[in-house]
Formats: sequence, C-alpha cells, structure tokens
Amino acid sequence: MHTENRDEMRERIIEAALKRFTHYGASKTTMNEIADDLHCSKASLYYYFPDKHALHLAVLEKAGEMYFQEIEQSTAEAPNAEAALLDMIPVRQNFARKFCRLELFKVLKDKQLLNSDETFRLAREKETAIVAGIIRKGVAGGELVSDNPDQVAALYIQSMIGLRLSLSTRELTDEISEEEFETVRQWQVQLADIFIKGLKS
Amino acid sequence: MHTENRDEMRERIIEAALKRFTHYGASKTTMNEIADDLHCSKASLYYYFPDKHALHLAVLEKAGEMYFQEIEQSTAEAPNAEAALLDMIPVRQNFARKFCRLELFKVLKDKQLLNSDETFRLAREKETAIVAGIIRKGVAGGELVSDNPDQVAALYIQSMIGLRLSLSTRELTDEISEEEFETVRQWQVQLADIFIKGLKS
DNA sequence: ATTTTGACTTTGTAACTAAAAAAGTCAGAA
DNA sequence: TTCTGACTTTTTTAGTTACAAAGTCAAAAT
Repeated sequence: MHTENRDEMRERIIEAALKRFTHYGASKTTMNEIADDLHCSKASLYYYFPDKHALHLAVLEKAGEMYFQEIEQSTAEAPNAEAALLDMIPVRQNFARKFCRLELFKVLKDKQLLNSDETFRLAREKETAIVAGIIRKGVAGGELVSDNPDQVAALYIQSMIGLRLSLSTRELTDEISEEEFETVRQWQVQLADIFIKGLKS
Repeated sequence: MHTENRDEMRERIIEAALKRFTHYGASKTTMNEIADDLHCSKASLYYYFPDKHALHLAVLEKAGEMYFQEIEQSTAEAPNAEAALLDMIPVRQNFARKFCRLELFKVLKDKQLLNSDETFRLAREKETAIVAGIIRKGVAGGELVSDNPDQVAALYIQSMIGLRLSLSTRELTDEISEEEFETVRQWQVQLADIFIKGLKS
C-alpha cells in the first residue's frame, strides 16, 4: 500500500473506519476488518494509530468537523438569530441520526483515552461559541437583548443536551427511535422559543 | 407482631424499608433484614406486599409524599412566582440528596413493575401542575405573561430534569457528589431565570 | 529512513458452570 | 385474619475456560 505521505494514509484509515463504524458500530468493528477494507495489514494501522481508542477518537473528530461544517453553513444562511437557533435543531438531529453508531457516549465515559475529554470540551466550546455568535449578532441587530451571550449560550447548549438525555427512557445510549427523535425535536423547539422570548425583553 | 390493623402494619414495613434503603441502598437491602428490623418473619412482609418491587415502589411513593409536602409548603410561603420557582430548586436538591439511595432510576427502567410507570407519571403531572399553578398565579398578579402555563410548566420540569442528567458525567445513576449538586444548582437557577424572563415579556 | 508485514503474545469478552444468597411460596399455627 | 418455619425457585456472584480481537516486534520491502 503506497500513498503520498503519512497524513494521506491516516485519512484513508479514518474514512474506512468511519464507514465500518457507522454501518456496524464501533465496538462491532475489528481492526482486521478495517485493514482488509484497505488491503493492508492490521500492523500497518498500528503504525498510524497507537491503539483502537485513538482511531475511534480520530473518527469522532472527523464526524465533528462534518457537523460543524453543516452547522456553520446553516447558521450563515439564516436571516436572523431566531431562525439560526431553530435551524440548528434539525442539523443536530440529522447528525445524531447519521452517526448514532459511533458510540460517542462510550468514548466519553471511557477514561482510557486521556485526550477524549479535551476533544469533547473543545467541540462543546465551539458549539457554544457559535450560539454565542448568533446571540451577539441578534443583539447587534436589535433583535435580542443580552448582557452575557456566552453564559446564555452555554446554558442553551447544556439544556438542549439535557432535553435529549431526559427523553431517552433507557440508559445512556446512542440508539434513538424516529419517534423519540420527533419528541426531542418538539421539546427543543419549545425550549428555543422560551430562550428567544427571554432574550427579547 | 400485633398491630391495630392492616394499614398500620403496611406503614411500619414501608418505614423500616425506607430506613434500610436510604442507608444502604435498595438493592443491598434484603427482605430478611427488613423483617428482622421489625422482629417479624420475612413471610409476613409477603402478606402485605406481593413482592419486593411493590414494596420498593411503596417506599418511593412515601418519599414522593414527603417531597410534595415540602414543595407545597415552600411554594405557599413564596411571595411571588419568581421566588416560588427559585425556592423549588433547593427543595428538589435536598430531596435528591436525602433519598439518592432509593434507586429511583432502577425502578423507573424496570418494566417488571407495571404500576411504576403510572406512579411516576402521576408524580410528574403533580409537579407540573404545581409549576403551572405558580405561573398562573404569576399571570393573575400581573407578574408574568403566558398563554399556555401547562405547556410551559411541562417544558420547565423536563428541562430541569435534563440539566440534572446532562451534568452527571457517569451513566444514569443516583449517586451525585456535593460538587455536582452545586453545579446542577447553578445551571438550574440560570435556566429558571431565563424562563422567568421569557415569561415577563 | 520510512513504511509495511507475518507471526507472535497479551488482553478482553462471551459462554458455561457451581455455589451462595436472596426472593418468593405455602401448609399450618396463633 | 395474621403470622411463621420450612421449603422451593430465582438471581447474583465468582470462578473457569475458550476464543476472538487487540496489540507487539523483528525483519522485509520500498
């Protein structure tokens, strides 16, 4: 297996793993399967990633990039703050639906991977910053009023995650039925409305 | 073991179980231990309760009664809607702190006990009704504005539960550290503020 | 020098098992 | 009607094994 350089091969591995993970689940995918897909040996994978956890995290980071790309596009297209916040909701949902088998929660709980905390913290901060930006823009345009957009944004993200979690009757899982998705969506839209109202006074 | 009547003995059993459960956890408490505490035989317990699940649920119902008693007192003493909503938060927290070993989530997930769903639904509805009442009173007094207090109340409760859940890093558990309690409290107060603001426009 | 690999070792996990503990039952006593 | 000792059944736990997957490394290939 010959490639231009180190980074290119890393990308190929991540993409192969992403495919397997999204189809069959991360824990049901073996390193041998990924190697076979790439027509290379398992040992090669370990030349690019110290262990499976690191590969898993890299796959999640890749998925995160795709998510933020969509979020930023959606946000840019929105005519105002209210629309921007409401449009984020289905983007989030589609992402969750598409990548539910990446076993995000498993990695999040796993303390074996030291960098994972940092990765998730950064993703959370980025998402919060996007919401804060939306609010700030709304304040600048006279649509909203807020003396602390960052704090409100953090609370907004935290509450939205909370609604998602409190609606999954089962334990902390990545599997959600279409019916549950719809219920979560409705609650999230309602909560967004409250926030928007609260930010208009 | 002689008592006035059936209900009195049921109460004694529930209270003994409540003590054991809160100290050592429900799943670490055996029916024999409860029987020994009451100086009666295990078989007697089964005369009053069909199985351990039913006793567990009765204990939770008892705790629920204590909770609502405190909530109603706190609500009655509050001078306005804002104070009533904010005062509910520490009451909820103290309840969670006191009865965290009752393994509420375990029973909630357990589908063996058919009545449990109904019990929790009723408790949720009662809590929602209390919040809705606070909002309605606020609307009547000119403090708040809302065209659908029931829906807002349901969203409020759901969001507060969500914040609690999204802050427990670990899996769905009843164990929470004092530090986590404080963090949850702060988020919940902030969210309450947003709701109150949103209901003043 | 960098990248790859086959053959290897180590680790984790699913499937059994046996023993113990706890749940739950019941005929008969109080 | 209430209670109990002696009983059976079910669940949990702790071990065990056997297999699959993770992870390593010296040497080969580029």
